[in-house]
Amino acid sequence: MPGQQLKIAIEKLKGSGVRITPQRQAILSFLIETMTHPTADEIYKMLETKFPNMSVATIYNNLKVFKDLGLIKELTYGDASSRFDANLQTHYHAICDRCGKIEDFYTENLSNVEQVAAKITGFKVASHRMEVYGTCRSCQLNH
Amino acid sequence: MPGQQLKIAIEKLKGSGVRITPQRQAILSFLIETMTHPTADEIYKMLETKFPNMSVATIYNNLKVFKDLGLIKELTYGDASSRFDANLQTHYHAICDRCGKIEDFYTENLSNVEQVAAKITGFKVASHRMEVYGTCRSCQLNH
DNA sequence: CTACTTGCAAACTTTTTGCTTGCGA
DNA sequence: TCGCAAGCAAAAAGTTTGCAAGTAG
Repeated sequence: MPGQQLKIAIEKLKGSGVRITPQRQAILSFLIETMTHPTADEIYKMLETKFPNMSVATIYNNLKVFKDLGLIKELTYGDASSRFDANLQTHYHAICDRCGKIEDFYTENLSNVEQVAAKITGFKVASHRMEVYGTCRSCQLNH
Repeated sequence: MPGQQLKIAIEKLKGSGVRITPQRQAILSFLIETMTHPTADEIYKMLETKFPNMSVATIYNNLKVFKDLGLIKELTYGDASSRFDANLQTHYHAICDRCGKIEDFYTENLSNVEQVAAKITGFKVASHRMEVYGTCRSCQLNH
């Protein structure tokens, strides 16, 4: 229930003394509703009809605020720009070499690798990230 | 034995019709010898005493060549620039939130997650990547 | 009211590109 | 010699910054 998630996120924003501006809410709301891991520029383009005067800097400002509060995660791949993900459930990504699509998938939580890594490296481990790379189904079909 | 790895890599370059220039060899050799996952700029700085006239474009050109031949891997994290890793053994990274250090670690190969991901997503999976994030030992000690 | 945000433009950083000259095989 | 590679500089792309004006609480 994304509506619920938005509500909780907004409470969290308020709780940390951050103002709820229309732009801020729209960016957050868009991130929570979309499944597409958009770039900053994609967010900008999606919202420019609603906020014709909004600047990219506002997008970046807000992404930083959300990230610092743990409301979103930043994903960086080989390509130029970062992508942002408001799905906070533990999940993993499959990335297509061919078309660049990022598909979420859920499997058993690999948090045991955190413990293994901690034991080996001496790190105090807080989180992990895992991705697989390959060719997505539709790119396989299109030869 | 890094000398061996370099030799093999150079054979691979020759085999694909790529020339072995001094700059190319120096960049590759540096990547294989270092443990530090350097950025393009760091490579540039390390080699500028040896090649005062070398341009950054040469670094990028060669990194692209190496990557296309599978001799190195590109790592992208939240920070600005890509890092490059010539360690081709299956291994994982622990990244310190505090100081940014990247520590390699080896554990059981997680390639079974590739199969799981393939089954769930329909991807033809070729590789995977896993990282843990946290605080490294020395940052823990330095409070 | 006032501190936080926005909008804007310029600056900055990283990476890419086009083109000429140079050099490895 | 031939064609790939290096050097150079300019451009592109993404992100950050400084500041004036606006507004949420």
